[in-house]
Amino acid sequence: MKDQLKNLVGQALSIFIQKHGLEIDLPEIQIERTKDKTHGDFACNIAMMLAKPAKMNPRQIATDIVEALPTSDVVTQVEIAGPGFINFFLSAEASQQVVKEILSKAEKYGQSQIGKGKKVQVEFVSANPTGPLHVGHGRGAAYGSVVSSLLNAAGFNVHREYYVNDAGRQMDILGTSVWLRYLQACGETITFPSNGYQGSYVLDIAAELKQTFAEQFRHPADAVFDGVPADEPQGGDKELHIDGLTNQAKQLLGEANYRIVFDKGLNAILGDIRDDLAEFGTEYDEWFSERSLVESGEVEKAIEQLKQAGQLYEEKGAWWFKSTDYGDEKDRVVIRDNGQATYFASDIAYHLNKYQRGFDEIIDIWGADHHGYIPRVKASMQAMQQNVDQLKVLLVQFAVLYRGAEKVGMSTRSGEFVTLRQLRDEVGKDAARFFYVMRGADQHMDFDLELAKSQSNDNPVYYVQYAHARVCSVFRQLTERGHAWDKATGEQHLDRLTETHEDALMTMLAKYPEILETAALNHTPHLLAHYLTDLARDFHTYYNAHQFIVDDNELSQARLTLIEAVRQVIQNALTVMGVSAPESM
RNA sequence: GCGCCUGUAGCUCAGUUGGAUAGAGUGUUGGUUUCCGAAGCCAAAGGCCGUGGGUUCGAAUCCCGCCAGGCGCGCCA
Repeated sequence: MKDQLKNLVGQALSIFIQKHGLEIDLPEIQIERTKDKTHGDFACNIAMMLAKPAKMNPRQIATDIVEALPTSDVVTQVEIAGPGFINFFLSAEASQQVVKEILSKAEKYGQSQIGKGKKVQVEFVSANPTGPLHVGHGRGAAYGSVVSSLLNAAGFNVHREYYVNDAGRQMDILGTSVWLRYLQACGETITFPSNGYQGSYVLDIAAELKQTFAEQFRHPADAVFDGVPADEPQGGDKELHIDGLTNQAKQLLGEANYRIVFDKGLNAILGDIRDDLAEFGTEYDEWFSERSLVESGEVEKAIEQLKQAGQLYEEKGAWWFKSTDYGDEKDRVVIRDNGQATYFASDIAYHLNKYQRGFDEIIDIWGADHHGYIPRVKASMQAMQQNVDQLKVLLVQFAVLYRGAEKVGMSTRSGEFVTLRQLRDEVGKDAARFFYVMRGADQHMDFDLELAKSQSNDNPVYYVQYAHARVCSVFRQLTERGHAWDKATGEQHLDRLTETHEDALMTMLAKYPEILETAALNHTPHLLAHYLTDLARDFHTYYNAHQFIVDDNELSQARLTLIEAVRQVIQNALTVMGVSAPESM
């Protein structure tokens, strides 16, 4: 519809230009929906935009353009208003048309090909497999999966990916934590390191390890702590202490056995994360292993490539990347003085790998606390001669957790956190997803657990789902009364839908494709959530104002056809959000 | 100190990339059911869009300063 109007204005505009012999750059024609029904259905601001370059009064320009406007059967009236807006009033038939369109396109209504099949990779969550997902990850999971679905609906070819940090120091600390808990289970007296993973899930993994391997990995406590620097409570350094214990683990167990313990922890937790996300309605096309990058030599190769290009230098025994050359605040270490590659080194290799896989667009979704990391990653890709415009990093602000008025601690190490699983158990998948995505990602979010629980009846998701269930209920009622919906008759008499509520509803339905497209291109799923509550409200209002099952068969069928279209659109939008559309509740 | 995010109704948040009289939910107050589901509907009240400048036909939106809150600033990930 917008395109049709744009076309009309375009024709009028060229006549206008010719008439006045203007030689100016034509601004893009903007057609927008009006906020106020008295301003018609659509408005164009072209006259105001031309005022300056054409050196003419905007209202005069508008008058000229309106005169030059070709006639159209969708437009019944054109008005000039305010400072020079051109307002278009659509014919009733034009707005009724959308109902037929929805029913014929069904679940495809709203989808577009604006993405032209471009390959987009979306990486999200990618939490370290050192513990279960918590509610902070939940926001990233919901946001990432809905952004992916939106892009998919907009005609992009989406590849959803989870980067598994299965290498590196944090994982070593997890492996060591598992081993120490295992030793405790074997009866050794171990003072657990302050920097180890304290969560009870580590105890469970250790118990399983002992179940399978008995005392195969047991070593006396004295040997374990032999030569290890003191822990912090004893006046030492907790980092040196835990690294020392990791070294002991590797030495006492040997490479092969260490790997068994390490993998036991990794697989247990990663398996849990996979299940958790799947139950949350978040699916992936690929789980990409960091270790695979190390083992294939890609990390080393990437570093070597940077070195060859003169982007690295050695200082204090470490290798630094000159990220300041590309706008970063300071240079960054890629190889530590102990010879170990940093996390950043594998991330360079990982991003290079993304580029090499030929994605047109690469989207990283990170927690807002990682924002300082963006310049160095982009810098590294620039140094690798890659086009950084293809790389977009979307930040998701933290959800600050409250239990009532009390802030809840979020440290993974201390083991005190609310898991995503607990949240799902408490408020359910649908409410959790809707709640997370309702707010813009760059908005700080207060997530009060008490409120999420106690308010679950007031949650907008129920309001929307209820509208869907209500439509279904009407059709059930119809059957009970011995009638049936006759789509053909309904579509034939859409002109009977003349109530203002019906008009408002059809306008709302026609907006859906625009909302979906905007939400996809701007990565703003909250638009969809707001749209749904607006649509549901219009429906509930209509429901209360009019009967659908009435004696006048033509009118009745037309109304039933309209509410079926409403149901379809609610279902489509909820599906994109990964929220169910129940037929009754 | 520097960088990023945020500041809109009592509270939680929208605001279609600069458009017409700034909107929802929730809360408060009042109304609503012989009728397809009241998890609903209708109405009222509630605002210096943090603040001071600037840009122009036009600013909640863009630019600069200031104030307030969150986050980040490791040879951690």
